[in-house]
Amino acid sequence: MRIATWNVNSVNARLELVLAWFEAAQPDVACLQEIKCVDEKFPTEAFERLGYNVAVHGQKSYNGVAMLSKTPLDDVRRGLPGSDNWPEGAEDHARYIEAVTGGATPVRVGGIYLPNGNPIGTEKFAYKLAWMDRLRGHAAELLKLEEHLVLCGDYNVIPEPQDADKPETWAGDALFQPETRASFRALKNLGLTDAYMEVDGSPGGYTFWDYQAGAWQRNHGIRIDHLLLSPQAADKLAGLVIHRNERDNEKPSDHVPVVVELSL
DNA sequence: ATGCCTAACACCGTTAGA
Repeated sequence: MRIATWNVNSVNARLELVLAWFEAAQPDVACLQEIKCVDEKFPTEAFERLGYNVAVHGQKSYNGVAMLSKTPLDDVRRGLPGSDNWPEGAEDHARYIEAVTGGATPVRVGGIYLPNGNPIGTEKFAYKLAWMDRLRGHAAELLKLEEHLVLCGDYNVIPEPQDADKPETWAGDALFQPETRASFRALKNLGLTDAYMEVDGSPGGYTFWDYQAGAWQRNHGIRIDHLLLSPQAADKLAGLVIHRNERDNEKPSDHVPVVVELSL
């Protein structure tokens, strides 16, 4: 079973490119981030024509996540727990979607679009860290189920210096702060395996290149799209591919798809 | 040099991304 994650930076701005990738790569399950549309504007029918079941957690203009699967999506959750007692009017961002899928070989998949958090020292950075706390709490609950679990998406975390081409340029960035990295380590230390580190682990496995300053041409990339596996899923890990050629397309997303293969 | 691109929304600029 192939499970993919891809921050598409607007699904409608590059729909043909996204659909072409699905036809070629044929993921069984895929999590999309930054769809940048409300549920009604998501191109559900186009994915259904390719044989996918569709679940969407959209938002106007920004954020928004979706899950696509060749098998039905059950037990769908939209949003993380923890916004119930927020002040009146405070609205949660559309950044998390979860479902059980896979048919006869069920797997629980969470699709994550973790807040960017820049600039540091502002409420945006506090929101990022609070969101990471909520994610860790939810992950701890999910791990108790002892299922095949994949928590994948755009984590907006550079875990280690080797995950950036020029780590010194990220020193003041929310993606590479000590608190950010410590929170990501705490998440993994619940018992989750970083699939890339398990199957490869070499420097240079970047998943994002900025649009600016020729970052792609100079390979000034960072590894921020991650697939974390429960012990049950990690036992079935068979491979991982970063589809970096997608960054070479006309009008590409600034992120590329990452696909994990599980022997399920 | 706190920008360099890109997208959404609405307006001919602002906000956000990372």
